[in-house]
Amino acid sequence: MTKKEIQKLIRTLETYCGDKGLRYTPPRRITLEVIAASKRPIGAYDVIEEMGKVTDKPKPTTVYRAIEFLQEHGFIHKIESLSAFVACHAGHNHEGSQFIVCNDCGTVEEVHLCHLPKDLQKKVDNTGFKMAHWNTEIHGTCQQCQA
Amino acid sequence: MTKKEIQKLIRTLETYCGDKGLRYTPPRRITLEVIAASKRPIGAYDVIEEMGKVTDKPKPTTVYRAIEFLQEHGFIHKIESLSAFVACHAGHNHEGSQFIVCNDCGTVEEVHLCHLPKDLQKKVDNTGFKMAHWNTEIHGTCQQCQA
DNA sequence: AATATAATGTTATATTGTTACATACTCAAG
DNA sequence: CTTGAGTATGTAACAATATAACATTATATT
Repeated sequence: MTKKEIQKLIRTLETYCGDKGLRYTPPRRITLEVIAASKRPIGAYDVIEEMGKVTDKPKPTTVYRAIEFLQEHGFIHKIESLSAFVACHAGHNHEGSQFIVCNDCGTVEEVHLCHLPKDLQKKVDNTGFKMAHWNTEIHGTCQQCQA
Repeated sequence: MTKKEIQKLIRTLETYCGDKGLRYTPPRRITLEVIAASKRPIGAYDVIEEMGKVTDKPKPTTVYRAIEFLQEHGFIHKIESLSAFVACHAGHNHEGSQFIVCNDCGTVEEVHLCHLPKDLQKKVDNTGFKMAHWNTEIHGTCQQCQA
């Protein structure tokens, strides 16, 4: 994300917290800034390192709590297969996430379909399952890395 | 899986290794047995514990190597969001996996679509991405646990 | 037997994530 | 203005997951 986009995202967080009666605090703000500024998915301990450059180096707990908060409220997503985090690019809360991950360079593209593909939806419906959220991660080699 | 199904799966592994010039070894066999026998996804360290009941308790490396082998050859899958493993239920190698995971009881159902849903396929094609594999994990509450 | 390859054994360590309990901040009711 | 409830952070210890590095053993082929 560009610096401008990050600033906008941070303002969105501030507004969101105000509206919901949640607190807009330094750990939450800085964690989001760091994740949004990263070109690739960033691990929690790398967030700690980055945060250490602008404040006292935080304890894991601090960052994990901020991450949990930001995830719950849709500002970031976890790429499970990498144990790493990216800023949400969709601009609104959604129950499904989809990522295309290059195994070579590690870059990730968020796809963002609004609905679970219907073959899967059918299966979910048939079994009486009540879906909370879903995630798809597609691995392979991006165009650049094939050259 | 039932004991019979496990036995059959183990024979499949043995045959597969024979055909491919790979080795059918105790760590590989026992790791697959343990994972297949588990009602739910089982973590690597629980595999170590279980394996310890039938042989000398193995080191993590031993089990992680067996897991890697079994994954590469399609006998097991990792549920990334749980850091845990399940036996493949599809009976053949496939590039995509889909799981429906109950957040309450932890049971997992493997869906097994043969193809990436077309909205995603389209996106992949458009970006010139060369897909290696893909994985979908659907979380929520199963019918039983809703009662 | 000599060699190459595949696989395991062993030790140590790196990485990721959580628990438990104390302290501080914010807001609203008395 | 203060007390109480709820929200959030600070701190220390630790648990869970995963990998690296190097030695040894097994298997098949020549």
